[in-house]
Formats: sequence, C-alpha cells, structure tokens
Amino acid sequence: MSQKFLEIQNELLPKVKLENIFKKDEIKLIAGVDLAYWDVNNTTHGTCCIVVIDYHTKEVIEKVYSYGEITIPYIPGFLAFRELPLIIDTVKKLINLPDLYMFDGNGYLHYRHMGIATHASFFLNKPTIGVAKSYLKIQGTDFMMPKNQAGAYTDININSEVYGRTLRTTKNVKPIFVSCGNWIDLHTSTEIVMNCINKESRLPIPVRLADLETHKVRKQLSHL
DNA sequence: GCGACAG
DNA sequence: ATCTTGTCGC
Repeated sequence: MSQKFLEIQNELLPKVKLENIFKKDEIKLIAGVDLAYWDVNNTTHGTCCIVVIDYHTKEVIEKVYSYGEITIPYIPGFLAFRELPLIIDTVKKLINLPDLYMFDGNGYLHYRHMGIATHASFFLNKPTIGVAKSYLKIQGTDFMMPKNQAGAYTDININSEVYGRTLRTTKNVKPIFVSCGNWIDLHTSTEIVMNCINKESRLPIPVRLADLETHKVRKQLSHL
C-alpha cells in the first residue's frame, strides 16, 4: 500500500512551487481545515470541518463539515491519504471559496516534502500553509528552540535546505511548526500565520476554529 | 524486543 | 488523533 503512496507523492513533488502566485492584497478569505475521529464498533469515523474567515477582520464567513468512515490508517508520512478524501468532500460544500488554506499538519516539512498541506494543494488549486503542533523529525535533525518572544523563529535546515520554521507565536507557550504548502513562500507563510494569532491560542485562528468545530460536530454525531 | 511517530 | 479532572498560574 505505502509503495503506491510513495509513487504518487514522488510524482507530485516536481510540481511544488515555493513562490507566491498571488499578491498579498489579494488575500481576503482564509480557511482552516481539521479533522476529528471516533470509533463505532470496529470502524473509525471522522469529521472534517473547514472554517473560512476574513483575513483582515477575522470575522467568520462560513463553516462547513462532512463526515464518514475513515478507511486508511494513520501512517507517519502518509497523513494526506487518510484525510484527503473527507477534506475534498468538505471543500465541495463551500460557497465562499478561500484564497488560501491552512492545515493542521506539515507541508514541505516532510520526509518527501509532501505533507498534507502540500499534497492537498493539488486538489484545492489554491496556496496552502502547513501548521503542525508537534515536530516531525527528519533525518535525525532536531529543531532549535526560538527565543521566548512572540514572533521569534528558527529555520529548520536539513541538508542545506530550509524545510520549514519553528515559530513562537505567543510568549511563554510552546512553538508551532510552519512550512510552505504550495504556491507561497516561507516568509509570507510566517507573516500570515502571525497575523492570525490572538490571545486565545498559540494556533492561528482558522486552524484553531476548525479544531474546535470538529470537537462540536463529533460530540453531536457520536451521540446519535 | 525497542524506539519512533504530523494527525 | 483519542482516553481524561483537577489544578497551578497569569
């Protein structure tokens, strides 16, 4: 199974572009994407929630979700294959199409530069950013802890290539791991993430809201 | 058997 | 990811 997955990701890799294909003032709507899981008998079910906000006012513009059985197991390095089917299904329900998507997980910061944010971009056809809460160690490379100051960061350099960035979004709180998804550069990715931080969470608003939403939906669905 | 391991 | 209460601190 994972052999076929490897082939698919290796074919996509050459199409990744870590450059902005947009102008900053064109970014109006940003979506956060997340999933939550629960078990029914011996099968795993999941819900995908997408929350769209106005990048400038942070107002919630739209929320959509879908749910279904999850058939692909979680395998480190192949998260996209597990979560993409439900994500694609959910995106179809959006009325307000986002200018950019933020994911709970990595993008270019991945064994084959094909974390879920990067992989998903080819189905969404929009710029994407990866935001992970924990570190995925690649080739034994640890990350350097940034200074304890909001906005401080350290680049994750592996074999003379920058895979992503350890970003302290909030003082006195663990850093997050930001990486390019596709069609955007790391500098702009960092800037957009920081512009989506408030006192409520170390996570950018779109991802945080999508996370909260998946918990609500799960509580509702798993109690039926 | 042991340790690694985004979500 | 998920299983789970209280509790320390700003």
